[in-house]
Amino acid sequence: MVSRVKIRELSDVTGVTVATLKYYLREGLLHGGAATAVNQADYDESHVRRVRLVRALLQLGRLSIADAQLVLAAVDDDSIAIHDAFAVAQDAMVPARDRSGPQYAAALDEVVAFVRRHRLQVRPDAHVLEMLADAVVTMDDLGFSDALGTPRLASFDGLLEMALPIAEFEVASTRDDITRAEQMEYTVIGTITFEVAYAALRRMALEHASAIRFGSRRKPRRTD
Amino acid sequence: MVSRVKIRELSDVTGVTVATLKYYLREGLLHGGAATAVNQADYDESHVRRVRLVRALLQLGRLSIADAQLVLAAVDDDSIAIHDAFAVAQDAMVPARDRSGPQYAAALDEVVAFVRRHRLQVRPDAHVLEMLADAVVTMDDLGFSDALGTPRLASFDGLLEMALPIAEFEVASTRDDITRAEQMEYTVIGTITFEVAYAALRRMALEHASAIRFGSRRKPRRTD
DNA sequence: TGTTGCGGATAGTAGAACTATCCGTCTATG
DNA sequence: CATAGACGGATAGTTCTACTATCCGCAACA
Repeated sequence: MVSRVKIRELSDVTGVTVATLKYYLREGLLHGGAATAVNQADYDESHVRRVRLVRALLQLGRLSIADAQLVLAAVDDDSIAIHDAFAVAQDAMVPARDRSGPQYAAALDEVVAFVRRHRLQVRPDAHVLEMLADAVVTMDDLGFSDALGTPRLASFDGLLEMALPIAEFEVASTRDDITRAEQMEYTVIGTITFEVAYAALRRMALEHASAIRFGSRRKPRRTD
Repeated sequence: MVSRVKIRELSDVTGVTVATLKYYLREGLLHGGAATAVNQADYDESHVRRVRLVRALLQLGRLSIADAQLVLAAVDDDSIAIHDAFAVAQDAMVPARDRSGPQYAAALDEVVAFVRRHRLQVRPDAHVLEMLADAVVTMDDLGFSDALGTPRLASFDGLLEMALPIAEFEVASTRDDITRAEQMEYTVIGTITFEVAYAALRRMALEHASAIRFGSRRKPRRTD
């Protein structure tokens, strides 16, 4: 059953104002409805789903409109092989910033060496390399360099070893009874939501460890 | 040797424009220099370090100026115990967003149950709970709910078990031969930089797994 | 002694993400 | 079949954030 609704109801269902939906339409983040007259169009579940995806990209993933456009273009373009579309989406999810300076170049070299050492199949121009280099530069700047281990970035060896089987499982669980676009959508959603979830788990673990290490005097038992 | 420099040199060293440094001074993100006359002041390494910390919060951590103020206030306020300051900083690092709606409340309940199940010492009002709930809501919205396991969020059990010893190690490696402010600084930097680094490692692992699963036709061997 | 830079205050700007208004059309209700 | 209210599309305006520029009186240095 295809729900043929007007923009107002799309707004009600998704919780996004009509004005904003129109804005998304203008920006090409959302495909138009099926026109029934010169100024009438019907929206269906595909629109509801897309609006939710857009919101996930913008709010949870904290992407800019421009980057969301890139991701969605890759999702939608059937002429792009799924692995390449995945790459485009991944790249768009790394925020741009100034990366000039020799310090940054050195960090990037270390990251590339790390990737080579682990024989990872990561594109040499993947933005994720810059992302890791950003973190390394900041650690260096602020005196965390010894936390990186010897050789440099060795501290990440174990974490990568943990991440690999999880990633393999995640990728392997990609269903192949769904369309390419759906696969892409799942991949994008998975990347974003799990990233946030993992970061949250890590922070919870940190707070827990901090509570134990530094003692929590919260909720002191009543002396009665 | 204390380097007594004017704002221009602070700008040169940090790569942040004078105008922006003045802005940070106004906003209280950066403490003023030692006044030597009515319109003269000297800056030292403490300023260099603070500027780098601010930039790390804003660019790598993607905090707003307002949230950076909260974090830095917690770092600077010696009257706050280190564990409580850590909590403030952690909370400020979760971006604000609209979290009304029953769907969100349900997700939050599940997160709280998860925390209780694992007997985590996490404040009941910690923002990180909302962060995880955000991810859960988005997963539900977009059909990832079965990826959460049974009981709900069970898929995260293993990850949390991995994260706990790492967090314990990280917290345990806090040096106690440095000042409280320095400890706080390290904690904040560590939270941000490692979070970015872990996310990057995860994405690399994903790209690697994707390359293997979906085959990479990049750089096809020459037939010669 | 004058040019250059400084600190502090105030005002202005660019970009991002919406938000509001208008207008001609359609359509549901009575 | 008249008409009030949505609708789609276009355009202009708003809000917020993170800067950026200008001005001013004073200090330092040549």
